[in-house]
Amino acid sequence: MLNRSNLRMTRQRMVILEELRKVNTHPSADEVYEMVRRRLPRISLGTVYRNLETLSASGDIRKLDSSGSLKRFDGRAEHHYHIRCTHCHRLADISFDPGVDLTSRVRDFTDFSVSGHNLEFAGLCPDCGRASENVSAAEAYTQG
Amino acid sequence: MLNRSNLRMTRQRMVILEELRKVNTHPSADEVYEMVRRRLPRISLGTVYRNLETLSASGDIRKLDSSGSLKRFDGRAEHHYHIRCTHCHRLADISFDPGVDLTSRVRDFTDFSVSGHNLEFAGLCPDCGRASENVSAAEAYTQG
DNA sequence: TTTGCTGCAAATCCTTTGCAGAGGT
DNA sequence: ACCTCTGCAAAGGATTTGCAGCAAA
Repeated sequence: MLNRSNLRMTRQRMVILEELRKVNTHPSADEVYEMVRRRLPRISLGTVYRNLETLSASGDIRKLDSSGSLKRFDGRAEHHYHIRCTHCHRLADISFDPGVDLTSRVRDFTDFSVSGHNLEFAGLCPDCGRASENVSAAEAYTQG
Repeated sequence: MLNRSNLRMTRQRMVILEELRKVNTHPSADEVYEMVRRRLPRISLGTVYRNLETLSASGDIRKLDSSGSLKRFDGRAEHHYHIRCTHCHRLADISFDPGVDLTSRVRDFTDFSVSGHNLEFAGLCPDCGRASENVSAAEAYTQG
């Protein structure tokens, strides 16, 4: 970790990394701030933003390119897919094997020099699905 | 079009729709504003935002859930995939057939009730690829 | 005539940045 | 000691919203 040699392992940076690795909830910068604040009450939001940037640049965490306006962060650095609840907007990990190599398959369809892809699924999470059994289906799919 | 019955087809709304359908460049709200302003110089940016929202809610256009901080809009309402240039950030249409039904395949891997997916490719566009032949490969991949 | 829509401007939300001092190495 | 990092606060960019008048239907 921290493969850029001029990086320092400060207390703030370490706590951010530890907290992010404790959860699988893909928190936003503000949510990371709240988590970290319980251990470092004087940390600033700016520091959280700067470290999330630094840590994703060094490959220790992932900044998720997912739908929605907030950027979310993932303590797992390895590539994996996500699914977002259309109702509560929660983002969950999913170990999905598409069965085909999408990146190499797409090369026949474009004149771009393709380097990767980003695939995110959408659906109702179990909790929201259960809740919606009591209301009409149309209502259940309304974005909150 | 305009299937919500209480919607009015105002001059502003019509011009926004027409301009968006003329291009395949997936403009941001601000870019739509510039395009529309040539025909309606007194239109406001707020009106553009409101109408882009309205038109995507009614299904006439698409609000793209793509990577990057700006929301982009597509005059084609039918589903299709996109590829983004990692250098100039241009978003291009791509008619890609994954060969498998990703949405139904993923159902074996999750307890969500899956309704759809969003797949975006990344790579160097032909223009940026040509330009990068003159510089080092590392430099070419640097995000601008 | 009704009421959804507009232009304007201010507000909001998320994120980035300048600065002077603190703290890793 | 050096120089990156920090907290603070202000700035920034994108988007949303309140309001009073305008204009589709």
